[in-house]
Amino acid sequence: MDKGGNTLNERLLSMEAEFFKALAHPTRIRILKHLRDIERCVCEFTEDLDVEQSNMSQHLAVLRKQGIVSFRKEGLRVMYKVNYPQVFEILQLVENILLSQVNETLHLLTKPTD
Amino acid sequence: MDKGGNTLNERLLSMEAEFFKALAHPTRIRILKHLRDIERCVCEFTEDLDVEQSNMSQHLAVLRKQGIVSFRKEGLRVMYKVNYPQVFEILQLVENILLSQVNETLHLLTKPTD
DNA sequence: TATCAATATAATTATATTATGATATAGTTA
DNA sequence: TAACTATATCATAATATAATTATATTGATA
Repeated sequence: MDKGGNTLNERLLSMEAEFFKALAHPTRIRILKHLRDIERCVCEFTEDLDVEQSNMSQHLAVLRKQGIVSFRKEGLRVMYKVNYPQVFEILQLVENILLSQVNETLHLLTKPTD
Repeated sequence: MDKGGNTLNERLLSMEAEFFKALAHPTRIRILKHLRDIERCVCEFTEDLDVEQSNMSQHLAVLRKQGIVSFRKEGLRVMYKVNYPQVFEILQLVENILLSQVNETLHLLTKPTD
C-alpha cells in the first residue's frame, strides 16, 4: 500500500482536506447560507455579516479558489453563486450531527447514571 | 438581525466551522476511512498511514474532541469507532463534488472554445 | 516489581490562517 | 476626466495548527 507518496489517492485526500478547510470558517459558512438557491451580489450580504469589506473579499476568494462559488460581474456589482448544491446537503448533515450531539448531551444531563 | 454576537445561531456557525476543521486534514480523513463500518485498534491502521505515533495520537485527539469518534480501552489497545455514519455521507458528497470539478476541467480541455 | 507495549500528553518550532489597514482596479456617473 | 462605488489585492501582525521530539501514563507480562 501507498505511504505518503503522491498517488491519486493521496491527491484526493489532500483535495478533500482542502475542501473542508474552505468550509471551516463561520463567515464562509454564513456566506454560503446567504447564497442558498440564489445568485447574489456581495453588497447584498456584506453588511449582514458584520465583516470588513476586505475580509469579506478574502473569504470569497477562499471559496472561489476551491471552486465552491463562482461569480459574474454586473456593472460595479459582483454576483456570486454556489456551484454545487451538494454543499447544502453537507451543511445539513453537519447540522444534524451537531444536533444529535446536543441531544445526547441533554440526555446525559437528565438521566445522569443510566 | 444579529451581528457577530453570541446568539444560538452564532454558536451553531462556529460549531459547524469547528466540525469542518476537524475534517480538514488528510491524515484525519484517512483515519475516518479506515474506520468505515468497523471499530478498530489504533495499532491496526497506524502503520498504514505512515505517521509518527504521537502525531497520530494528536489527530485522534482532534477527532475525539469534536465527538466524531469515540474509543474504548481493551487491554493495552484502544479501539476507535466513528460515532456518526453521516460522516461518510459527507465524505462521499465531497468526493462527488471533486469529481465533478475534475470532469468539468476535462471538458474545458477537450472543448477549448465551445 | 521491573520491564515492555500501546497510546497519550507536553514542549517546541515551523507553517498556515485570520483580521486589519492601506492601496489598487474597474466600472459608473457627474 | 475627476470623483465615486464596489470589490479585490497586498502587507503585516496576531493567532492557530501541525510535526517533531521527549516524556508520561496505563495495562500486561516476566
